[in-house]
Formats: sequence, structure tokens, C-alpha cells
Amino acid sequence: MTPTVTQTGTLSTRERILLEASRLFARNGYRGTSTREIAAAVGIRQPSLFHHFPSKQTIMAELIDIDHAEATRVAKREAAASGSPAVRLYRYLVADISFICRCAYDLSSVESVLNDSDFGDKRQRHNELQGARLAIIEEGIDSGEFVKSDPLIAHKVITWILRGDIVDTAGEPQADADDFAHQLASFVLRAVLADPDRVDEIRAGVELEMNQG
Amino acid sequence: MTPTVTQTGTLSTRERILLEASRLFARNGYRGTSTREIAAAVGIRQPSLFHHFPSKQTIMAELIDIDHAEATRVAKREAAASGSPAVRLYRYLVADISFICRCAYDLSSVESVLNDSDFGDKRQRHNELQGARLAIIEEGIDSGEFVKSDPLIAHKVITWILRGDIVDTAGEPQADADDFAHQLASFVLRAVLADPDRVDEIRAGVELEMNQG
DNA sequence: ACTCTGGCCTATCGATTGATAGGGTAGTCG
DNA sequence: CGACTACCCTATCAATCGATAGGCCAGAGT
Repeated sequence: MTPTVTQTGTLSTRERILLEASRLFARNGYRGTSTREIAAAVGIRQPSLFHHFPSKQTIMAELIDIDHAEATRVAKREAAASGSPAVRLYRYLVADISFICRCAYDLSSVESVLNDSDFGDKRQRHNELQGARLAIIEEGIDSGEFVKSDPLIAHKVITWILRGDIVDTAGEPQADADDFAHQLASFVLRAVLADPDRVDEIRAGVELEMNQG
Repeated sequence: MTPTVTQTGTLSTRERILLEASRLFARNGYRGTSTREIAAAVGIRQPSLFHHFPSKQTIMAELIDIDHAEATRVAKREAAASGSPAVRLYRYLVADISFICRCAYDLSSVESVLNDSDFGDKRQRHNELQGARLAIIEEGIDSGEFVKSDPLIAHKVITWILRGDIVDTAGEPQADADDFAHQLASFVLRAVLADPDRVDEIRAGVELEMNQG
């Protein structure tokens, strides 16, 4: 499984390559990071990397898959679920944000390399994720639970917030990942809800679910 | 002056270098873009670039300056101004977003290269910009106009929204830059205002100012 | 007519890139 | 013991990088 921030003690060389590569990609970009830098961070020589990954590209590809696997799983589940769109959007946001905070890998660079032609095949899954998010928002607007406005604006903003969260808070142990996730999700909900006062009630409900499940 | 999207017709070679470089940096990253690619997009050979800029780094540095000059100007003006923090935050957001939409250069790559050690000296100005934004938010919370919450969360989200706007909408002619800017600013205000219903009143007020000034 | 300058060109530099070839060694299994 | 595997090493490759040197040429100034 993908390691969390609390269990970075005993990692295999392969996992340490993913970890150090993710951090260097986050700071200097995919193209701006050389395989020699990654190897030095891990504590091995550059050619030794290729005993664990056939190329630099496959290192990045695996990081993309780690990011997308969890995000699309949660988004599709909430998009297909029934019940209040507001609660489902809130649940999705909290799950995604707290995953980002908890994941040991710094996945900041994932979004920015999707434009790269080398990773064009990964974009389809990313589009599915976007579609699942948009569906929840449209349902919320149609049901009157959300304020009447352009769903694409709300969708853009949510995408940007999640992207910013990845870039700025991923990979470094968050003091309280869950609380941070709830605060961000509440911010979004307050902006989209027709009745912003319902935020506290929704938050309390989801927190209760999480403590029970 | 920095060209706008509506006047990309007759540009000097130097300006076309900035334009094409900004687009390539946005798509492939600073490190991922070679000077040969930039030259090919402009329609000249690679060494000819160095008759207009002493290095690849100074091309990026000039794009950073273009971005920061306008953003810090507006942010500091609104941070120093008196009157309702909500109105000042709204004015700042609209000004910044519409500038991004109108600027011919695609400034997406600016934020991501600030971590790069090559551009460490540009970071100070960026920090000043962040400080000015945070000051307005704190003032709004202290005055009771904004909802009581962690100002750093609101500040983070606003930073992420502006960053996302730059990445996703910069450099391509926006159908209606002003309307888009107002919609985004309204989204943010609805989330931070203690009384979200005031959004429409604030928007109307600022629109009136802009039409008069 | 002569010179100078700006802007582009070709040719080429040293450094760095991702990746390969092949050898050494510790541990495991028969 | 001998073979095999896993893992890391040194040495090296061709390709590409940013940047420099120096030549060609059109247009302006005198």
C-alpha cells in the first residue's frame, strides 16, 4: 500500500525512490529534477534507479496513479450515491483533502505534468474525476440546495482549491489533517449553499458518520 | 507597456519572444522548455534569442516582474485604503483576475518557478503581495464583517483561486473577462462574509465605481 | 561611397541529461 | 560447494541543453 506520513520509517528502496522523487518533483518540477538528484536523495547511485524503475517517466507515472486511484474512487462513490448533494460534496472534499495531507508522497507535481505529452494517457482518468465532481455540483444546483449560479465556476474553484491544497500542504505532516480538511470543505460549502448557515449542521453530521464508521 | 490579448497583432521580436516563451513555459514548465522551442515558435533560430535577452533566465525573470508589478500595486493600494474590508477585498480580486484574463502573456508558470533557487530574489516581492492580501482579510475578520475563522485558511484559499485562475484562464482570450472576475470575486466573498447576502450589494457598488472611474 | 549598427544566421562549445553495459558481492536455495 | 538472484557499483553512451564566436546583410547616418 501507499505509505502514510506516520510510517516512513522502514521503506523499501523502491518506496524511498517514490518518496524522494515526489518531493524533488514538487520543488523543482518533473523536468527540473534529474535522476542523479533523486538517486542522491535516496542514497544510491544514478544507474541503480533503473533496477527499480525502467525509466524516469515510470516513476512519475506511478505517482500519478497513486494520486488518481484514491481521488477517483471517492469522487465516483459520492457522485453515484443518493441523498443530499451538499452532504456528498462535503464528504468528498473531506476525504480527498485528508488523503492528500496523510499521504507520504508529495503529489504536487501530478497536476502540472498532465499537460505533458509524455503523460497524455493519464488525462482520461483525470477527466473522469472532474466529471464526477461536476455532476455533484450540478445536482446541488438543480435541487435548489446550492445557490443558483454557473456550475462551471464552482467546479473551477473547487478544482483550484484541491490543487492548491496538494501543492502547499502535501508531503509535510499536517498538525491535524482532519480539522484542516473540515475547515476547507466548510469554506467551499459556505460559498455554494443557498443557505450558508447549514454548514455547521452538515459538518456535524459528516463528523458523526466518520466517528461511527 | 505589456500588451493585452486584443493587441497581439504588431509585436516586436522581443515581445513575441516573451509571448511565446510564456505560453511554452505554461504548458511544459520553465525547465521543460528549451530555448530552441521558444525560437522555433517565434520563427527565428535559437542563438538569435540571445540578441534580445542575455539568458533564458532573464526571459522568465521579466515575465515574473510583469505579473508581480500589477498584482502588488493593486494589493498594496487596497490594503492601505480605508473603508469596508469586504469592498476592498472585492475590488482587489476583480482587478487582479481581470488583469490576468486581459494580459497577453500566459503567466501560469510564474508561481511555480518561485520555488526555484534561480529566482529566489523574486520571492520577497511575492511575500509582500501575500502580506497585503492577508492584512485585508484580518481586518475584515476583526471588524466583524467577515465570519470568525482562521484568516490563514481564507488567505490560502484566495491564493489558490488566483493561482488556479492564472493557470487555467491566462493567455487565452476570455469571452467576458470582467464578468468572470466578478463571478469569482463573488464566490470568495460569499464564503467569507458574515452576512453572505451582502455580496450582490457589494458587487453592484464596485461595478458602479468602475463604470464611473 | 563608406561606415556603423541591429538583427539574423551557421557552426560549435562544454556541461548535463536519461539510459545502457558489464562487473562485484552478499544472501539464498539446490 | 556451485548456481542463481537481487542489488549496487563504475564507466560510458548519444542526445540535448544553454550559451558563445564570428560571418552575412539590409538600412540609416555622414
